[in-house]
Amino acid sequence: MLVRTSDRRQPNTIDDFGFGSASKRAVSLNEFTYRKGTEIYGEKEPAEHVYQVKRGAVRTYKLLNDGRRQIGAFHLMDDIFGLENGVQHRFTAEAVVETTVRLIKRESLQALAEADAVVARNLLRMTTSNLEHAENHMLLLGRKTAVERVAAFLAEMDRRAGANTMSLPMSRRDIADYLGLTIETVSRAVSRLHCEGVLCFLGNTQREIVILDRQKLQSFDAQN
Amino acid sequence: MLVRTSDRRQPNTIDDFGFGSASKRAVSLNEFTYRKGTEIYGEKEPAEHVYQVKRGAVRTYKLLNDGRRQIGAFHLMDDIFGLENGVQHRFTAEAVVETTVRLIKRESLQALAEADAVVARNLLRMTTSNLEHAENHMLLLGRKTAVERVAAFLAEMDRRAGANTMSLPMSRRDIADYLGLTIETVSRAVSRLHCEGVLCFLGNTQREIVILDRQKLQSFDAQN
DNA sequence: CGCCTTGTTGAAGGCCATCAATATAGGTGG
DNA sequence: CCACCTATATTGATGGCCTTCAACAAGGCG
Repeated sequence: MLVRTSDRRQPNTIDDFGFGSASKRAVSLNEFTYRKGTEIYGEKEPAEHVYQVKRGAVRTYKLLNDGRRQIGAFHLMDDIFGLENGVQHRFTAEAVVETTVRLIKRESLQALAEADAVVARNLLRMTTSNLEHAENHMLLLGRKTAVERVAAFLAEMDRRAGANTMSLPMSRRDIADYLGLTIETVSRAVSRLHCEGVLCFLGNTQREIVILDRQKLQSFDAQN
Repeated sequence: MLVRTSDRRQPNTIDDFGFGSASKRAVSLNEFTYRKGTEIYGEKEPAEHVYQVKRGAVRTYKLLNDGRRQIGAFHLMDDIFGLENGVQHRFTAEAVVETTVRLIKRESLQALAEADAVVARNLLRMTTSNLEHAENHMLLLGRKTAVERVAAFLAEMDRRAGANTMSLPMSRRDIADYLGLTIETVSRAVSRLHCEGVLCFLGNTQREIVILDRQKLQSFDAQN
């Protein structure tokens, strides 16, 4: 219930990137690169674009008036985010690490969907996919214990990593705010899973993780 | 963390309604009435219909293997639920009280959306509306205190009731499972709001509630 | 009226948050 | 490349909010 002031909602706009306006476009015309921790768009801002992660990771979150934060989702490579139907964003989006995104104008997408039923169906499918994730996350936040949440999180990341080892781009604070916990509780849960032989770390890092026993990891979650 | 066995997932099918097959249809051909506590559809069941509440109230929820329940939403009059994009339901739906619903065949709706862009857009709008609710609920479940949750719940119900008094169709257990709390904590929070002069009860009932001070109620929540 | 379900209130306990100290990692400049 | 510094992560001690357990009260329905 702590009020966090610094490092929250830093007013980074396009002008804060540190290089000139002309050099802001990366490879392609509709691509853009955000530095670590910078805001991509803010809650309640007009939703002019839809985004796809080309490289890096994005967190989308809501804040309470006293600074409590709930991260709704992490968006990794190829994920689409900022897909609002209304005119304004319902989350704030920030780059977790240096992140390159592809941009699509919302209204052009909407026009395309109006004309093409396939596009419309894909739009609906993506929205439904977001909904499904939110529904599962409600169950996690409302009814799961700390270890279950962390196990579910690691399983989710492991699934999306594909490879045998995963490199988490987000900090413990991000994980905590995603799981509705504190950083200490997350740390303890990870340590517990480490002791139980579920996972180990690569080298001296805490973000490079290898899942040693996926079945055991799953047993720490309480899936239906 | 209690395992609830009875009154959960009771195997009520169409045949358990207590009256004959011929009398099951109510007013119209595509309407159906469910008695209090009966299942409308189960999680993982094929999604053959979309539903609209004509009268009554519906809860949609997920269960963990040990019986912990998370209600994702309550559906009141005119609300549409069971709107899945995939082939199977992601929640179980039950009638909170005696409830009449209108039925629409999913595939016919899908065909309609394929042909008519307006229908497609409405489908997307409704799905987005569900998503928005889920997103707000994640913030509640992840970061709000007990009193804040109950205040937010009462505000939500008050908003949808329209009238000055509201009659909650759901039990304290339902409310608790919606808010990620226990019935005792819900009861205490309501009592607290009662003592603080935010609300009062009508007659000797606990479900007929009058909000006396909406501004004060809002101050107990911690909205952005 | 009596039974059973639902809701309230109190007491005690547990899980997670908070506070605090230390350790480790990552970045910067010498 | 190492020393230094800061941000991040781990671990321990303590506390508080909510849960659990328990008893009682109230309401609903036969």
